Amino acid sequence: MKLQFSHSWNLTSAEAIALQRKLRPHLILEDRLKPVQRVAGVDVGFEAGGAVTRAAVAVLRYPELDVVETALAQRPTAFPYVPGLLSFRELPAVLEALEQLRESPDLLLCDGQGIAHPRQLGIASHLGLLVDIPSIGVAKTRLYGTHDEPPNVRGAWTPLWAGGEIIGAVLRTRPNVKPLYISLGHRISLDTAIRYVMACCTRYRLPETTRHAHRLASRR
DNA sequence: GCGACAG
DNA sequence: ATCTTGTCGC
Repeated sequence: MKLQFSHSWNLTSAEAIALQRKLRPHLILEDRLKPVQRVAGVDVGFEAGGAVTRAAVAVLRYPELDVVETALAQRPTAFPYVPGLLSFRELPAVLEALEQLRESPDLLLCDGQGIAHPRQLGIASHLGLLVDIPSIGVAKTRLYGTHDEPPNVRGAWTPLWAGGEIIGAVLRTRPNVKPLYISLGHRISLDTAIRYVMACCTRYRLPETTRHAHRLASRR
C-alpha cells in the first residue's frame, strides 16, 4: 500500500508537541468507513535495551478473522519514549511495515491510545491521519482520563472522561480480564469502534493475534 | 511543588 | 516496554 502524507521525524519534543497540535484539527471523529473486509492489528514495541523499534501488522479478513497477510519492520530507535509522544518513536517502523502490504486494510486497530491523550493525538489517531484509514486506539493501560471500573461482563464498558467529555471507553472484552482502553483514532465513531473491537475479540484476541504475527515475522 | 505517565 | 513474587481459577 502507499502512504498518504508524511512529515519529518527528526524533531525535538517541543516540535513534536507543536505538530500534534497542528494535526489534531484534521481528525474526523465520525463514521467514514468503506465496507470493512480487511482489519489490521498494529503492534508496536521495542527490543530489550531499547535500541531497536519494531512494528508488526497482521491483516485479518473481516468478519472471518483469518490472517491473510503479516508484515514486520525494525528500525534503530531514533526518538526516546516520552509519555504523550509515543508515535514519534514507533510510527516510522509502523509505516515501513504497512508499506509492505499488498493491499490496504479498511480499518486499523492500533496498540496504544487514539484521542484519549493529553493533546488528543495518540499513536492511533496520528497513524490514521497519515495513512488516511479509519483507526481505533486499543491500549492495555490508561494514559489520560478518568473512569469507573466496568462490570465484569463481556461487552460491558464505562466512559473514559476528560474535561467533561467522553474521550473513549474502558471495555471488558472478557470477564475476569483487565479491560482495554478504546479511543477513537480517525474516521470512526465510538459506538462503531466498540462494535469492531468486540467483533475482533470474539474468536481471537487481537493483541494475541498481532503478537503471533510478530513472532512469525521475526523468524525470517 | 508533587504525582502521573500509551509502549 | 521489562523484571519478579505470590495468588487464584480452571
